[in-house]
Amino acid sequence: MFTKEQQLIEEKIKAYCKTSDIALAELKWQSIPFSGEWGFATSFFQTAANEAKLGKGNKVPVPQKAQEIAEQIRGQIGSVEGISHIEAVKGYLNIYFKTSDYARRVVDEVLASGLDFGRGAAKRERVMVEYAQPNTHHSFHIGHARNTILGEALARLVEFAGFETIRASYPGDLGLGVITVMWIYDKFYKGQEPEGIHERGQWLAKLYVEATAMLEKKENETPEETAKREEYEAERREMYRKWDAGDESVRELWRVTREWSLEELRDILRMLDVKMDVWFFESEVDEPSKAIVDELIAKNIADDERSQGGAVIVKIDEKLGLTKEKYRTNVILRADGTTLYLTKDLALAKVKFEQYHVDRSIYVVDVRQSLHLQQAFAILKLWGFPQAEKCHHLGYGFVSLPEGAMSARRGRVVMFKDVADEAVRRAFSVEAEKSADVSAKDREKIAYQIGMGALVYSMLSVDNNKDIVFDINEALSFDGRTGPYIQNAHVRANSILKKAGWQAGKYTGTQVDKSFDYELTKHEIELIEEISQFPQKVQQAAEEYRPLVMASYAYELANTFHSFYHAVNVMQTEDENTRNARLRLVAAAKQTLANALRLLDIQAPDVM
RNA sequence: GCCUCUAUAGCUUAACGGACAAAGCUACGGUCUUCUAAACCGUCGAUCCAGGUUCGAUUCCUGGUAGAGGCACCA
Repeated sequence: MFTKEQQLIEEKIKAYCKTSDIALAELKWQSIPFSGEWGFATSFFQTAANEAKLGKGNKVPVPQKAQEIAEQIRGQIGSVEGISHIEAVKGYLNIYFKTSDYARRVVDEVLASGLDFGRGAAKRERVMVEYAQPNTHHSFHIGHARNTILGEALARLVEFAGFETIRASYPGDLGLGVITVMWIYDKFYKGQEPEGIHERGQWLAKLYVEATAMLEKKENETPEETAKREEYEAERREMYRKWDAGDESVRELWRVTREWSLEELRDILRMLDVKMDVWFFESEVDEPSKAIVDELIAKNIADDERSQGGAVIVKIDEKLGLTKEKYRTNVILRADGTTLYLTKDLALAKVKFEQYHVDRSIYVVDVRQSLHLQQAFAILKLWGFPQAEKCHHLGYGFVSLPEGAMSARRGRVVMFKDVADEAVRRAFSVEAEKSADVSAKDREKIAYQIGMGALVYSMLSVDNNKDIVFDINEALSFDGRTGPYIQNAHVRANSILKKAGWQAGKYTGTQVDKSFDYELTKHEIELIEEISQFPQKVQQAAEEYRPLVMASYAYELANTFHSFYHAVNVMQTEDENTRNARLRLVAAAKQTLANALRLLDIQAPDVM
């Protein structure tokens, strides 16, 4: 937000260095890192090093030389509008704002932009974020939640940063796992499904566990057991065959049970406030994907080894002309003519590029599939899609439990719905002791917002490439660096404004003196500084595809606000102009907190 | 065997190659007749090891150690 002054000063520095023959390095600006100080800064270490390399400077050590240059430049800049003073310290040039001007500018912009404060300029690029790809006929566990939350936060970030954004879900609704559940249901549990959406979804996951156990070869099987197991196995195979052949009764069974899972998924997305734009189903991509195999053979990208009883493969490294092993070789069509995951991903990418005109394609997928996706991107490049360069795998470490890895097969999973319910229960009980002024009718809604806020933030506050050991007590903590902490800052800002009878029109219109012509405290300066950084944090998070950047920022902002709240009593400020200025600052902080929380897929309650 | 990721305080995590490595939890000590203490203030405490590049390395490179994951007809 300080580009105007920054540009002016940068030009002055460049002009001076040119006339004085100083080998100026590229200037990198940062905000002054000391708390309670205010402005922007750059260093001259690189410039000093350049000078030293040119043999100038008579072997003066670099830090000392940098300081000399900084002092020299400081003497040359003169006065600049909006800048109070400039100092040269330890090789840095620190440029301080006139507090009143800068404070007013930041607060004015936030209040004028409102919900749009921080929104980036339109980028003329369309981005598709693919996330929430659970398999049907299973339930939605906490690992799926990490995927979905990460994907949604990312989608919100790139959208707000200025990209046209499409949200896509790609559920896996076919394969042996699906058939296994259908088989056991059909054989032993037909008509016994429970009532509720989530109960039924989770019940399917239980059936899967049971079926897997039945079909698994055991150590000391009796001959009868072996025969039984083989019989079951044959039934399952037969069902798979029928499904593949399009047998109407098996297809109907599939449609019905699949819908149970999708109902659950849709409800979970609703709980997380996720609105998908596009649904791709694996079953719908399966058949068309066979067509691309021929195309890739015709283009000499794939090698058809079927005549020798082999598969259709792509020797990726060879085709790319790589001498070192990197992408290796992968199969795109089995010897029996059926497709694989890779085949479908390639076909889906083609649809994304050609039908949805996607410029950038982001895949939020478990880090274990990294090689697979790199292979897919490499094949897309060979295929001639320029968008292949802008395909990005946002991998994330998996979520395990204190007792070890989650395993759907063994039934050792933590269901998202159970955790979410527990989160709401806990928030509700804390509310009972702390939220005297929340009306009874709002209690439930707010407990929901708080509980989910805690859960969502716990998933976003760890960098995506790190594994998470899921501890429910940590994930649902409401104290310290958590979602509710940030929400509480928003609530406190709101409660000040409420008490003041804040109305946007009154304080943003012409009736109120908007200047900050008083001595700002350290806490106010820090708060304004923090608010002013929001737009660039949005851009950074979107460019790096890292929701963590926003999660960290939101915490810092809330932390700064809480400190301000304790140090400065807004409503007891005697001077009316000062009080109004502070109220406007509080409103700006509230708005920025709300915008940041929104990008994190966390609600911002007004009371809690 | 090859490849990828990770290693920061007792625990969980931050930190565009730059100024005193930042927080939360835990422990201990303070702060509610004042805009809600889901908060604030204070104390204790850390860059896996060895080299290298650089004026400067938690950050980049090489090699170790430890952990996790992946390597063609699973997804």
